[in-house]
Amino acid sequence: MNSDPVDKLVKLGFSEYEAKAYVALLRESPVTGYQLSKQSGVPRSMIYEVLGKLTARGAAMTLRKGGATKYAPVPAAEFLDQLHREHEELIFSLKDDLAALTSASDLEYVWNIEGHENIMAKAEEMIRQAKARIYLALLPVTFPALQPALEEAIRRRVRVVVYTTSDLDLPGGQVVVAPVFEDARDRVEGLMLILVVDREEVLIGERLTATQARASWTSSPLLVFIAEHHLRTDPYLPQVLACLEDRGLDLIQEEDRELFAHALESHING
Amino acid sequence: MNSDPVDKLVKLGFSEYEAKAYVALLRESPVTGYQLSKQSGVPRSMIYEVLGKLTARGAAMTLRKGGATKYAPVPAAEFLDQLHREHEELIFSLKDDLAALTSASDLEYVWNIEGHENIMAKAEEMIRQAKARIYLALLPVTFPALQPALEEAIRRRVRVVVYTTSDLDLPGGQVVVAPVFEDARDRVEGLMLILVVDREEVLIGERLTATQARASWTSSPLLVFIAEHHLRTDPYLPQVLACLEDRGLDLIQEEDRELFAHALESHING
DNA sequence: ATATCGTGATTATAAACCTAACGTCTACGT
DNA sequence: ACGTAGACGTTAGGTTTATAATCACGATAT
Repeated sequence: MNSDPVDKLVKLGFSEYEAKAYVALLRESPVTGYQLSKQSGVPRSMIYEVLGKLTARGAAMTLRKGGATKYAPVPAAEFLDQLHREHEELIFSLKDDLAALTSASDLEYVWNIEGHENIMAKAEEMIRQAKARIYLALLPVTFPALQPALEEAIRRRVRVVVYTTSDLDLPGGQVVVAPVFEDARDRVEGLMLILVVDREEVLIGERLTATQARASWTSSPLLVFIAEHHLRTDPYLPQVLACLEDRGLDLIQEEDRELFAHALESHING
Repeated sequence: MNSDPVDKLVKLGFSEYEAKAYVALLRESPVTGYQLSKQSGVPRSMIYEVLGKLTARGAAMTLRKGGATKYAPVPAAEFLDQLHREHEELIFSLKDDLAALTSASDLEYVWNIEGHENIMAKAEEMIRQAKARIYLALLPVTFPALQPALEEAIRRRVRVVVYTTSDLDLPGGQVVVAPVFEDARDRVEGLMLILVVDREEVLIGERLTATQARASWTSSPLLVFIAEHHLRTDPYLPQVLACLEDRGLDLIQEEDRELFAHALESHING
């Protein structure tokens, strides 16, 4: 995550040369174009064009001193603040513009979300919007990414229940630890994630590790109900079957025995 | 300022097609690629690539319904929040990175800043950083851009004095109204701006209207002193000369008479 | 003379953009 | 049954633009 500052500058819209030049300028200034081209690795023939763009953007300043022109960076904090402010303004005005356009899209569908980042972002957003209840099933590795949002939700008095496979630290929330059955683990490739918010929407993520991570989101009432129901009942299954004792086998139809095998087994072993 | 939302999206890093497609998606969804290409003006041959990028970025979602694939946008507010959060993170982590690199640049120079926006941004930044005193000379048209920052400074108990040519509304600040002499107006092309902050730094902007607006910034003590002195004494000049009365003409050397002509005249006329 | 300094011209490459044509389906009217 | 048309998706060509990579030419200065 914490890569070269040059990369980050490129993400902010700089060209690679511009980024290199700016970083080099921060390292040492004031310098002439020639000096900078050496220290930054930007070809001499490009450095003036690049410096021109930097000054035009407000990232650098020029200084004429005895015939020669020297350059210095605008202090990083100052420039970044400026960038940030511009970006904020853009976002805000866009929000207004786009809010006017948006027509209520039909939510009674199942939508697909692609990309690990987008899925986690959606999950975070859902948690952030939660008003009353959150049911969340995930593997412990996925937990840290959502922990801050969950803690914030708890502070808002949202009831949070997390189902996972080993104990997690979530004060104020309820953590239910239950093993994942082998067949489920086999059937689900990669990490999984089930998130039910306010009995209104559900996010089901699969293959979270793979590069082409995929998730489904819906506010379809039935699917939401099913997902929530599954989360809340599944951990009890072994105990319920225990109560049934031997009668359990009679109640369960032949073809479904296999399905319950693991639960029964864990009862026997436990 | 308030242009096409598509332009703003482009500024946020979208391609033009991506922006058009997203806006069109907000207008109506869910739609197939074909429909969207018509409504958005994006060529059919590009629409799927574009939609792919949008979904990869978390701006759109796919829906499979009866063989056909349909698309819908991630709600604007949600997506923009997400973008904003990412941008903030980038900025913050960059600030840390770059702060570590920055070597104190020599400030005893006069630096040049280009571009109207950059100059105004620098002025705003200076005002924002001001701790004790602000002396500012400008024409009334330039005032609104800086007004919020100035008011904020006044709230911080910074002493603010504005020199201009017609009365301005700046409660808590001191506004000195004085005419600009004709020769000064002739000599200065376009708008001008002089800003002295905390007796430490000064910004002198010229040709603010021209496309190649230019400004000088320095913390050189002498220049700062001169600029501040000029601002504070200039408005008194007519009155001072009035006190001198006729002796004024004797005191002033032949070659300088022209320089004071206007002041003397305004004294005579007033 | 050699390191420093500034500029111009040239080419390569990839991304974005644009246009045209080619396919499959399905529906509808004759 | 047949042809047409429109929805739908794909393929292949092309231009333009921004960035990157190189070479080459002049000038100044110690």
